[in-house]
Amino acid sequence: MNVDDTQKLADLLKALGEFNRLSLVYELCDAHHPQNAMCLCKCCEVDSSVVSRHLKTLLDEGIVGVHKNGRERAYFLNRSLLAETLRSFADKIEGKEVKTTSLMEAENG
Amino acid sequence: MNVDDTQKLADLLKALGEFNRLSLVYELCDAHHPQNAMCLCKCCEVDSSVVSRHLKTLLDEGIVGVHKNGRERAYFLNRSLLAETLRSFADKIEGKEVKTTSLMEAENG
DNA sequence: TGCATATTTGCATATTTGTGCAATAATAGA
DNA sequence: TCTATTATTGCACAAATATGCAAATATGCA
Repeated sequence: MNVDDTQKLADLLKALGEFNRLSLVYELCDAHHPQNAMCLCKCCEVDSSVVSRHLKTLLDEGIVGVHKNGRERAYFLNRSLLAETLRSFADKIEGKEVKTTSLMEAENG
Repeated sequence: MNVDDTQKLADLLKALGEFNRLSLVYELCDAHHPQNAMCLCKCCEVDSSVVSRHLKTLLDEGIVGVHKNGRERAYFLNRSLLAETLRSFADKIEGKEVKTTSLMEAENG
């Protein structure tokens, strides 16, 4: 595994590996619509500024996306990206070859 | 999601979310046999004491297991446990019901 | 314009974390 | 027993991180 890819995955897992951030992810996971930060504050017993910072961390990692709507910002989970990343990792762990780009598909027959 | 389960998953992801530890996991992933700590040192540019501590972190989270053999300790990856945990998380993210115990299987039909 | 709401940012701080070095422990082999 | 090898632990330290409060910013609404 490439050093850059390892660092990138480590950063993603680190972003997920904190209780309040993971709680936010679960909250967005159960939500059927994008949620604003005030709403998301309810699932964490921390200051709204802390939630804001955690959401920024998740945003920087591409774990969540955001729709700006007036003074509110509605966050949503990047479900497929996150799920695919985790499954690729799981596949690698179990020794299955992981394709990282469509160009590599030919190599795996 | 239960608070304890959230904390537990967060701890696991945090353990994986550090560059050198993830490098160790990849090293064990590619290995076909358990590896001792000295051998694993080669994939990280840090002191062997640091590798020892990282391996302990991975051990505490159940990510790796160890066979004690004389003065050596051979570490191996708990592939199925890790892969299943990641896939369950991926399933939850994509809205698929996750079974956490075999007793719950009946509920999902 | 003035006020309320939503969110972010600056600052301070306590805690956690990753790290290296040296010492220690455990064990194999001469 | 003595020595070499493998691994862990104690200690110190710098850097990163999570947090709360207060201030600032952005926007909607009267």
